Amino acid sequence: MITLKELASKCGVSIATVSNILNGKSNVSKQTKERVLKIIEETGYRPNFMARTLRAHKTNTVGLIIDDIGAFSSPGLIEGVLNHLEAQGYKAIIETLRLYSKWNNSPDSTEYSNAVRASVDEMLSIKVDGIIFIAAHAHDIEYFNEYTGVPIVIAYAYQTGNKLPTIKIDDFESSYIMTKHLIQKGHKKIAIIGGVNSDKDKHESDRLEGFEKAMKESSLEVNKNLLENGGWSREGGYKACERLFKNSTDFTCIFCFNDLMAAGVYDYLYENNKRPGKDYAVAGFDNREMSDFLTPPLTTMEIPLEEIGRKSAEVLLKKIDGKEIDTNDIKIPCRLIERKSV
Amino acid sequence: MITLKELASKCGVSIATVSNILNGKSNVSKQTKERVLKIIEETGYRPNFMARTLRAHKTNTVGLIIDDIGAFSSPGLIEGVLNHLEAQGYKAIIETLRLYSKWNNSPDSTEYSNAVRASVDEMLSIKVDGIIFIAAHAHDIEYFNEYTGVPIVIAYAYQTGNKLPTIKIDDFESSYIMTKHLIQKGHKKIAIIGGVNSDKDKHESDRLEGFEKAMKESSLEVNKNLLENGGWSREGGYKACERLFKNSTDFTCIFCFNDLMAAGVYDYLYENNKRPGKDYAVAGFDNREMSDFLTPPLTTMEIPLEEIGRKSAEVLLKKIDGKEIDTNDIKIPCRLIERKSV
DNA sequence: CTGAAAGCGCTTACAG
DNA sequence: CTGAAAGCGCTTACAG
Repeated sequence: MITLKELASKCGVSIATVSNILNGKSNVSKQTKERVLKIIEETGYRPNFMARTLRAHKTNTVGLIIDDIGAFSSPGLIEGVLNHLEAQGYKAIIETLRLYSKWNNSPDSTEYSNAVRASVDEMLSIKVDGIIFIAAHAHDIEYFNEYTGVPIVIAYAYQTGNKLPTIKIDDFESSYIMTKHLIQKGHKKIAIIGGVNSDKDKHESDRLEGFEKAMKESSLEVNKNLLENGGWSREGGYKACERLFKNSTDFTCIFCFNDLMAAGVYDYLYENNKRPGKDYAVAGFDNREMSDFLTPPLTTMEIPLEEIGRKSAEVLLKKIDGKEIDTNDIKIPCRLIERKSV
Repeated sequence: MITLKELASKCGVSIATVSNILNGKSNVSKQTKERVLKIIEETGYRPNFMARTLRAHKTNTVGLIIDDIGAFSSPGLIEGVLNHLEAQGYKAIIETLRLYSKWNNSPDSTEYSNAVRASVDEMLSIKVDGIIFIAAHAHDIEYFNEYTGVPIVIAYAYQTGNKLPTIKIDDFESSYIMTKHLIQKGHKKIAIIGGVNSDKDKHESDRLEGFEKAMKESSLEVNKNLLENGGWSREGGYKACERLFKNSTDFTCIFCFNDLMAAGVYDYLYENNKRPGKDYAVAGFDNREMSDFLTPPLTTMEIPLEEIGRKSAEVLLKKIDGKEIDTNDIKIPCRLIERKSV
């Protein structure tokens, strides 16, 4: 491809002049500007990105480090990020860590931290202006030391200490909203199938708190026997449901902390000649595609992935521009999707 | 971050020597090599990617242009590409075109071609070593003129004339396999719900041919009354099914060209008190996540997305290295997933 | 308004 | 085995 130097000689001006035109400087006569612009058009000249940024110290590129692109949440988040980035004239360079497919979902392992660190190093060597970390679920991000030198924001996860901006869903509020809805539909005895019983999992603990708040507000009892964990999988949901029925049958509604486990509950119910949505109300969380294909379609909470992604990019660009942001702890509410299962 | 020059002076050698060490040249004494390596370790020095590639004319970066990251197929394809790229020491820079969300799925429009071209230009300005185009479905890619100068491969779509390598599923063979399976299960009168009746859509025409071949091989009649199109959507599948029943009831099985339309068929069947999988066999195509959550779970064809992605990257790197490839027309077979709907 | 020159951080012959 | 120097393709003061 043609180079600045060649272009300049073709135009009969210096490279400095062409460069000034390219960069919209106002110190060029209209006449030469037009001539040069026309020749640029004709030749299809495009400035060499590497050379330009080597000199200008600004790449207009942000690094996207992704836990796992196979996570159901990743495409929506990425789309949101990319949308905003593109609108602002930024590019994205992407790296995927394969948390699930390679590291068996152990974000706290040393191997994984090393992978993240290697990825960050790579991004820094590319001189990205900032980094967005796109998590597969709300785990605690502990990898980033302060020394990186470029702004980092975390999408869809959190960080103890809130040193970095994190943009995530409001698990507490969302669970509260769902529980209110369940109660309003007449359910007083609500069983819960959570994911993993762990303080490290914010999805879990926050949703539990939101649930309890709603129950208490309606003076309803939170029965610890009605709480099982299904490990976030369909299979796990099935087994948790089985355990639930062994402990008690004194409930009318099962609130699952994700849609996959709700599907497992459907499986169990059908297998035992109970009808989800009729004999037992079932609610999910995530609004995955499959939730609308269950029979009956599942009432669930929609996660605003695109919005979280967009917001993350927004915050990052603000930081890159040296602007202040209000808080590092940004939460976006989910939306209740009413279908036929409650 | 520390620079080569600083590093060299810290080590008391010239920058050329450090550079040689960095690039694994053998013309450095073991002694100084070790000393320098240690200091590199200590300082955490990383070469500036821009400077390096500006000089070396090789970026080890490939551009990924994506029709729409929201397409169900995109994450799998991207994952496959990234896997192979990473293993070979390549990076990916990504750009998404939003065929669905912005351009309303009109890949043949001028606006869309322009967007693609702008994207390619951008990639060229970044000096990527090659480009992979990741399509959302098998449309005809006509955008790329020969002049780009870097190798391009197309994943999940085709190109009339086969000037560029395309890696896609074998629609003909896959449809043939499914039809054989249906026949083997005892079905002689099979209805088809296709997507869009268009020669431009290879998925459609190839699958139809595969179907017909299998039918003919078993001396079964292909009844044109038993063919409807559902526009690839759930809603469309529902309506196509409705039309089907208006025309005839003389069939025992409905083969839908994607899972979404099969779900629409389920909807119609349930609404009319017929049981999918019992009264009528239903088969899908894609093996989307939701297909396993239908009641009963759907028999379908699994698309080897990861493999298509990997193969695309493989072919691209071969081209980048100037190696020959056997053919530009690469097809990967799908796998039959037997569930309960047939 | 225009251009000569320095320099961004590297790699690569080449000389010693 | 080691280093001085040219140059990749740009931008940015600065002089005129």
